[in-house]
Amino acid sequence: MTPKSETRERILEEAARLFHEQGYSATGISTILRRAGVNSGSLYHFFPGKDALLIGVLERHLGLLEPFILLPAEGASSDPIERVFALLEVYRRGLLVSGCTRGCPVGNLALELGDRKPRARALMNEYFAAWTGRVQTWLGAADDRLPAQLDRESLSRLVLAVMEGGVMQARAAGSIDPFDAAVAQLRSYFRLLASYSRREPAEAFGSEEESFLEPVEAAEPAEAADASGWRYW
Amino acid sequence: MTPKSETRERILEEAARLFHEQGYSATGISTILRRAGVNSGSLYHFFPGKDALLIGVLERHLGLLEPFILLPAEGASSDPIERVFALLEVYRRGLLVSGCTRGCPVGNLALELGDRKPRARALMNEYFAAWTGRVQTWLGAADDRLPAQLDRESLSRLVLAVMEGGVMQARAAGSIDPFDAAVAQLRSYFRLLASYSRREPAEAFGSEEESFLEPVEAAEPAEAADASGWRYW
DNA sequence: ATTATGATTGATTGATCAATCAAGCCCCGG
DNA sequence: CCGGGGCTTGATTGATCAATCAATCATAAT
Repeated sequence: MTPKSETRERILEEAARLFHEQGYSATGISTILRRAGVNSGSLYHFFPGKDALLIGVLERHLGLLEPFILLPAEGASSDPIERVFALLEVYRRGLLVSGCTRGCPVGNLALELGDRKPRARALMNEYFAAWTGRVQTWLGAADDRLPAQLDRESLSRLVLAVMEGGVMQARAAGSIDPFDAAVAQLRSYFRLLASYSRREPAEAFGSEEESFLEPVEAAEPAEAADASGWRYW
Repeated sequence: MTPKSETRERILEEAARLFHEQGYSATGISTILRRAGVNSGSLYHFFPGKDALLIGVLERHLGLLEPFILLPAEGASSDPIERVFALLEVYRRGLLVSGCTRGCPVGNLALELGDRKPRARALMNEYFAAWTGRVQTWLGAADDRLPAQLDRESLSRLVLAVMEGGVMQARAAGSIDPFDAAVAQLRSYFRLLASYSRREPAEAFGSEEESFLEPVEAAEPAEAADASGWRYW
């Protein structure tokens, strides 16, 4: 896992920082070159084009997920559920140190690029899968405090949604408060799950023991009042 | 609220669509002009520059929030909590009809632009505040099924986080599944809140009646193992 | 009919964009 | 000592970018 080239690493580092700060499209190659102290020929020696640079940046994020995100969260506590919240705390830190301007670097790119770069989307999906996969591992280690019939994968997706959605709101608000609010509600949910798992199923909710996590019939939303043929999506 | 100019409206509509599909930076003025069938002079007659166009698009989204998002959700059910999930269903629909490529148009811009356009950020914050504000209204109308001490604003922030975070994951995965998973967990949370509110506080959780929504001491995440001076954020 | 105002036309500007490439440099093997 | 491949240099390309503006058109008020 030794770095392939010092120059290559510096390019990736600066590109990652700029993509994170300004987005992919808004970042010019020339800016990356200036900040990295490199000439254009060197960059194109390592990366055939801007797309390939994006792929490299995403691969770097994937490689840094473990040492910079997951391991710190794991080191913060031996309690598996506290690790989930320590993970959220990592992103909270990132928001605070940047004055609520920088959130999850992969999340930014995910929304900006959509499916216009298939290879990039696959990597971002891989990143999220690794993220939620680890959360699932932790949830599995907290068996005693979670209902047996709870779907861990779904819950891990909720945790990630809370993180990404909380980061987005904090950035829009210029305040950490919406992030904290969402996390506090997630904490409340975990508490309720724990107290539910502690009860005897038979006495907990009468005849609806399992119903609390069954999917619900999707309600059909009414059409927009304006019928002039507008499509919003 | 009559449209100021037909040309202006067409520009805004196409700009909104393109910003949604490709993002702000990746969308060129010339593309907007071509798609709207308008010459550059006309665009610059109504909007001093691309920034002003962005503001116009965001104001348009703010104006469409009520008729195209909130009212349909309200029309789907008279039950206030079902309205919350009908609201999420609106975005689910948007994901499905676009093949999981298009989510919340404001959310996209929020992460792409960050705080580099203060006026735009203020509008996006206003949009989110209107969105969560309406959810709070619904939650207030469901008093009987929610614990009295529950913070409605926090819960509304969670609902928005689930939507935005679910949309992001669905787009990255190219599948609706992560969105549905996060929403299913939110449903489970609401069910647990309802059953909690039905119990006598004294017998519900022993001596920790209110503790389930108190904020928790933030855990200190361990520093990254690599001590070579790297800053991830 | 005259004038004023708002809206539209579309060629054009200079700046910036991603990307190219011939030339040279450095270091190591032979 | 030579040769060659990995890496760097940096001027340069054509394309595209946001933005400009003098001229023209449409409409309505006077």
